[in-house]
Amino acid sequence: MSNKQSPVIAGRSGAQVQMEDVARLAGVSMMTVSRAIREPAKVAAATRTRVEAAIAKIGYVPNLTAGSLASNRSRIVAAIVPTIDNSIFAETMRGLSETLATGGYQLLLGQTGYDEHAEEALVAAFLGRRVDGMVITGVSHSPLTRQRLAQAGIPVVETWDLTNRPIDMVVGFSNRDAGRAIARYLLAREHRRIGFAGGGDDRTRSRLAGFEAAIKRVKGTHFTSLLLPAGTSFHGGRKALGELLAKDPKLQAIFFSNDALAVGALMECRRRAIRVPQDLAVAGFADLEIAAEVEPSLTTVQVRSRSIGEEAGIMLLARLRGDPIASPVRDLGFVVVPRASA
Amino acid sequence: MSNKQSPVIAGRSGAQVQMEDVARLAGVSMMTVSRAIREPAKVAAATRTRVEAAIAKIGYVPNLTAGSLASNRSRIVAAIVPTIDNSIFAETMRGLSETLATGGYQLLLGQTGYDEHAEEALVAAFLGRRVDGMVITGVSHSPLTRQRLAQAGIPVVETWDLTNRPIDMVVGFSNRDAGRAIARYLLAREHRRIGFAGGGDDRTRSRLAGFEAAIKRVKGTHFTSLLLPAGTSFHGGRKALGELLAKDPKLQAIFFSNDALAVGALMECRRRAIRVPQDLAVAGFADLEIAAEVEPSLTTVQVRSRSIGEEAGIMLLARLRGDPIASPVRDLGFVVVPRASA
DNA sequence: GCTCAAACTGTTAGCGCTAACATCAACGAA
DNA sequence: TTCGTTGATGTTAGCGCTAACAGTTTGAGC
Repeated sequence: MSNKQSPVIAGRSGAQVQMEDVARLAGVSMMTVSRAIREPAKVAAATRTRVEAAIAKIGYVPNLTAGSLASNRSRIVAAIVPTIDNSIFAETMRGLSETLATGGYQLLLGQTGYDEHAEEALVAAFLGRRVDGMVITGVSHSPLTRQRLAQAGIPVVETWDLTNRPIDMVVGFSNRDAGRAIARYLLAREHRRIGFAGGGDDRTRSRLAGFEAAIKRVKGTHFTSLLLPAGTSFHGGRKALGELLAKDPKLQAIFFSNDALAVGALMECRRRAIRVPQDLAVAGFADLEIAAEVEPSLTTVQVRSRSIGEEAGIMLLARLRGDPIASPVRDLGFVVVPRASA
Repeated sequence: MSNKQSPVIAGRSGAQVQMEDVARLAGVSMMTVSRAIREPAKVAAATRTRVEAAIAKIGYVPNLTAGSLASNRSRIVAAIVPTIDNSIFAETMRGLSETLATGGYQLLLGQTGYDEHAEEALVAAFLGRRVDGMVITGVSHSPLTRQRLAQAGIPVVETWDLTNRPIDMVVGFSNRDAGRAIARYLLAREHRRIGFAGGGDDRTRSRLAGFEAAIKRVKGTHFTSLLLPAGTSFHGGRKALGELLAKDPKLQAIFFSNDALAVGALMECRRRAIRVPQDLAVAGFADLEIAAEVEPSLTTVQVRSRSIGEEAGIMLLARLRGDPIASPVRDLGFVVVPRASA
């Protein structure tokens, strides 16, 4: 039972083992210990062995805070996403975190809950920690956020969308084009009464814009749309289906701006005995794992969630090494995946 | 176009604005600036206003790394989870992160991918950052990890399970009891040929142990089980259904150790025209949002994912303030939720 | 006016580490 | 031999902030 320990709550050093103790034990200077830890190749093998033995013996854990202050490098990259709940961003973060790890960087993750004010606060907090780089979702940010990031003097990657004027770099795909592509897919299948439902973030709005424009360009089409709160999921998809059908009972096809909504709608169709795709075609977005597994399987737009994170990591690492970046704008594209539901 | 900026890659100070600049501009000492930022109540209103104006004017961002080193408090709490992909842990992290935020703490998140070695590395890295507290998933850790955490002198909360001998504190529920409870539920519905499928982490094994014991205690039962790789999801659930039915074609009920597996299995049942629950009862674990939305809705064991995070945060904050903790072991329980699938 | 405490602000001395430069030995080339 | 060069290690001087304590001012109480 070790819960009687009384943790150091605050205040000056709790007599932790420090680098000097290691140095004394190994009979070298602190600098040699520091090098043995960070750049082993620069220390003679025999010395290194002694230092390592000393570290192991007294259980030394380097204080990275002190190291960061002295070297002005934190070896931390921060990322800001709307949410990681059941979400596409979780995969991006996984790709990012694993890529960063190969370069010795750690990921500090912040969630905004789709709140612009929270984003601002997170950016400030992360810059205060002097992170070495930053990854942020979307290309639409408050002027203050843009300014702070641009002035921070660190590499910044925007993700999950594209722009010609990134703060620094951007990795993603055109949400507008993706919306247009799925619209054309549905139009090509002779659907004319088409609906849209999606959460209210910027990327969704871009998809909607592309989708709506492509549909309205065709004569004889009828378009219905429904904007939901950002972050809406399965249950919201079921409700959205009902509301869209109330608006237009003759709808032939619906595009949901994420797969969770679409799957929720599929479940609701089942309850209402609406046959998919015969009575109603349903399409989603993102190609979550469940899209392929649900019955009927979900037609959706596949985006490379994980690759976005990996690419962001690769670009950051290159910049942190001082290597040149081929292009600050990296388009990873998307693919319409035809399945059973539309 | 601002991507021509050349970020400070490393090296000594890049002439960033610092506290001294603020102090000079406001006509006070650095200490007063420091207090105006951290403990505004201790500074006269007029002074505070001048300091705030100065901060805003020159865009000062406090260097929290330097602050941490000087104060020996990082205001960071680290959490280690197996993964946040489509997962129950995402909610726990959300609850934790929001609770910590109320106390001015930030969350540093690490993922092990169900790898014990990764856990060890993360613990070492986080301790090196001198985090003020740590939250870790499960109660089963390598001896080295336990030792390091116990010696770190910081509050530690283990989660998602229970033990009488926590490293420091623990918040969760008994996985063993949960397994037993769902077994009794299925037995009470007259199922006698019962299967189990789940990923290979420790908490799943506890559920399996409780489940299997409860079933084998009843005469005339037949038990079949299948251990999957940890982290298996929808598609794994579909395959698991096939494998279990191959082992025992007469299975009457299956308990999956997480809802994603169970939902995958439901989809596979649909393809195979197996009626649920008439031909086969299916139960899941965790009560993810989709469990209630899927058709048929999924009988499952509800656990308070979000509360686990919140409670962990509350306990940590209390300890960090120096307040006493009522009990180092907090049992949040679970509830079997009867729905259509079993 | 005097005392004393409360409220506010300033001074000093680091926190634990690393960049930059300095030193020194060993060695091969000229 | 002499020199430069390389590799290994040490010395110095902070990084930007805050704890702890030391003033200083203010005003209430008598």
